[in-house]
Amino acid sequence: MGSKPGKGSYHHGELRESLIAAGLAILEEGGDPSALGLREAARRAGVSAMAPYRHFPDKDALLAAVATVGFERLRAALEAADGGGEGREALYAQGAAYVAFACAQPGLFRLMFGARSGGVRPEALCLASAAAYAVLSERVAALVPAESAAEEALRSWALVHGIASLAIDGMIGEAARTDPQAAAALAERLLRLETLPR
Amino acid sequence: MGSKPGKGSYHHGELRESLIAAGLAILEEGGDPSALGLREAARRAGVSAMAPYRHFPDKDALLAAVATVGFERLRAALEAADGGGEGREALYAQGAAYVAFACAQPGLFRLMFGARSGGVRPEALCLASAAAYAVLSERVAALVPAESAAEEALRSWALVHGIASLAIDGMIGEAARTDPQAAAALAERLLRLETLPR
DNA sequence: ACCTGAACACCGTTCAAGT
DNA sequence: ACCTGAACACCGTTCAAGT
Repeated sequence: MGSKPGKGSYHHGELRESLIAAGLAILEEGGDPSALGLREAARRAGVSAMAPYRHFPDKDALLAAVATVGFERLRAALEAADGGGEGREALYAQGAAYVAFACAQPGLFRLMFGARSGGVRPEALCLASAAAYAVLSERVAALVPAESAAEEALRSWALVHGIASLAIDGMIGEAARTDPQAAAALAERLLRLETLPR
Repeated sequence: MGSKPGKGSYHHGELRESLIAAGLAILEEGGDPSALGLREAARRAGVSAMAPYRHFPDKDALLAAVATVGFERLRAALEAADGGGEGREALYAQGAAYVAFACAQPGLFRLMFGARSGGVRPEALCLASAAAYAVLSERVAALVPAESAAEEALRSWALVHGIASLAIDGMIGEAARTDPQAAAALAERLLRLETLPR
């Protein structure tokens, strides 16, 4: 009711969303983004292997669409962690949430930063990643002098992104790789460290 | 002369090294580590598609062997950058070299941190990555109190790894992605930043 | 001991149809 | 407008041979 009745067997426009949802489900089952394939996504959506080509020009386009959802989720996680709190603690909470997100969804996280559709990142993907970064960079901007805000934000991003990457690749230890809470706690500890003494 | 003569058409033991060299060559042609396949490596080594299975149990094992060479090269690059110099400047030089390495060989860099052979990292790969990390962590240990050395080293590693990862994924800008010198300069700038003022 | 060739089950993609 | 089916060129891997 609401949409045209009498069809039934068609996906009546939902197939695109079904394929993205299937992609997210595939990525949740393991950390390997190469497990997400066009045919497997079509299989899970209950549709023929060629049907996805009616909604995505190629595999990279599906990957980019899934990655875009990933950045929207990351942005939501960062906003929730920030909590509108005040100052430095909000920044630390964002960093912990960033690392916990990667650790909880390593396949999605790897895809988000590896998905370049034919060498070029689609605009929707750029917008979604910029929106996620804005949550972090605005928090940093509220803490430091305006002239160094851009570089401080980039530095904070690089630090949490490095922790997240090393953690999910198992370079820091088994606990940091498999336990989002442990990884988040490590991130908070490293964020609180002072710079090397002069 | 030196090895048994009269063979000629055999690779007489060099095939393993030829395949690793072919793998490195493939990775140098583009940033995508999935371009490195067993059949393509065999093709470049001038050998049948099945020959690699005499030297590697599966594809992951070849990837791990190539990644191991990558970590040996990274260790050499860090040692050369450190230059036995003194103190903080040597650390900054290592960070810049780390990022320049990733930017110059993005395919190899991605493989190094993504290669888990059947879920488990081979021992040679672990040793090679630990040796590279030791160059950085020993430099940090010479700069900070012993009780915080481990965390300070991990923090420095995460920061340069994050810069490197974001740079090769094109998240920082085109210059940082394609120009190793520009990426290295950015890394040095971020390493010199003080922490946020209290 | 080391390599080859045919075969199998996948995959992304193109083309010609189906309703 | 949206989906299907057959076909093509790949890929990793297994098996049975070849020298």
